[in-house]
Amino acid sequence: MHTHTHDFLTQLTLRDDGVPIYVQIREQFLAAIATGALARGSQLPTMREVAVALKVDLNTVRHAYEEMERRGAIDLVRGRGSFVANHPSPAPIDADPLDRMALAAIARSLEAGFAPAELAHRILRLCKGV
Amino acid sequence: MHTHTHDFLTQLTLRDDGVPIYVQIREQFLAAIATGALARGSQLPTMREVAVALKVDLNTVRHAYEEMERRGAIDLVRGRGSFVANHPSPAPIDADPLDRMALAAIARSLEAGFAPAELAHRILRLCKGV
DNA sequence: CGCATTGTATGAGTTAATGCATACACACAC
DNA sequence: GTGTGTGTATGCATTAACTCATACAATGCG
Repeated sequence: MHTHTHDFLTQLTLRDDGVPIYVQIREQFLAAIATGALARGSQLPTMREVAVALKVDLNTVRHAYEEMERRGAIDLVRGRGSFVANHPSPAPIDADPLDRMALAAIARSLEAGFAPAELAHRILRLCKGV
Repeated sequence: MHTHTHDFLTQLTLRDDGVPIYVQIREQFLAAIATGALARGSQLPTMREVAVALKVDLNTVRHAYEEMERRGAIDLVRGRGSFVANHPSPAPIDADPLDRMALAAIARSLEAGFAPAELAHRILRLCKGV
């Protein structure tokens, strides 16, 4: 039994904007992993926990987890649980101008004391705000 | 016939990340409207133009346009075209410093010819230590 | 009027997303 | 071994997303 139901679990939310549920779950976890909110090697909340918390189907959560595993972001271990992969960051890219712009934004974000992932989500949210 | 096929048209892009096409189109237009890249009252590219440019169905584009109209962001006029609504700016958001930073990033993105949503995803991807 | 442009609409068909229920397989603790 | 927790898997049903094709309706221009 868990002593401290994942605090991350309580932060998960679902928008009603047409984006598939599994995509929303995937993005939120990837963002948390990127910012270190979910440390490498640490255990993710159980698929069932997420399913219950968000009141969605177990298979929907599994869909999100599977995609994250395919990307190498997490490891799924039958009978034990899901864990953030501890592979050294394998994504050293910045040739693309968009990537450079993204890195600049990340830098500005960190300077100002904000999590880059938060900024990214604001951008997405503002785009959709009419 | 158009003399200057919408430059905005050439900036439209589609990701392959599970987000419905109509949502991606919607987001990119709303962002452009929010930042003023598409001025109030100005004409949007034709549904057919967008459909051809992105190689998607006319009905898919229409889905996106319909949602934008329902939100009051644009006006659809049969036989004439689609136009950015000139209602007083319906998106008065920028109190939060993070929002301001996000809007600045959106503006830079559009200037450079990139979809803000794309930028947001790059940010997430680059942060992601995997 | 005749015609091109543009938004509107419909129907058939395919694929994906989601939910619900029911299991099975593996790990670990007791 | 037993039991519980966890990931894995299947089948069925429903709804949404998307494509393709074909049209209709309104506008505006010559």
